[in-house]
Amino acid sequence: MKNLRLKSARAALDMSQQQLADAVGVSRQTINAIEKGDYNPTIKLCLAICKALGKTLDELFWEE
Amino acid sequence: MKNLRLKSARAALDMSQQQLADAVGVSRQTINAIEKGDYNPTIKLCLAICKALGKTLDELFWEE
DNA sequence: GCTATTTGTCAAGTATATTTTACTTTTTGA
DNA sequence: TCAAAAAGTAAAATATACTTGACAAATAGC
Repeated sequence: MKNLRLKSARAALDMSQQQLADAVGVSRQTINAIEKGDYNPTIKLCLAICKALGKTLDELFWEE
Repeated sequence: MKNLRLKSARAALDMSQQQLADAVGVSRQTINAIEKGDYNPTIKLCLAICKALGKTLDELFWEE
């Protein structure tokens, strides 16, 4: 269950994992793990990522 | 920063904190703390709450 | 008023999100 | 082709989400 929407949104802005990590104040490994689908981030971090990428929670993190 | 949208959505379905907690598999205190705004839940728990209440992530957890 | 249900809150413990360090592999551009 | 940047991954440590148990205050129904 990789998060390809996150990876795609980041690529669309030409940002590296490191740049996104810096923008939201976490480590690069955390961003990598979220994209990989390893574990579930907190809603606070999800919100920060959404704002950094100009997306909504539903666009990046909703699951059916 | 209380989450009144969550409290309201739960009330609209006439569910107690305990019932919502059982529905999503966490303790009553966890639901109470989220409504109170004490700490940030994981996205996984947010998704479970949304589905139990028939709401989206943006409807219950988006912040400007 | 009385009782039961619900909610608010706290302290101590457990589970897990996140960090740090470090190394390898893949991709990119000159 | 080569070097640099980016991405993937892992182990150990730390921060914090979440549990359990317990009790008081508030709310609702009889």
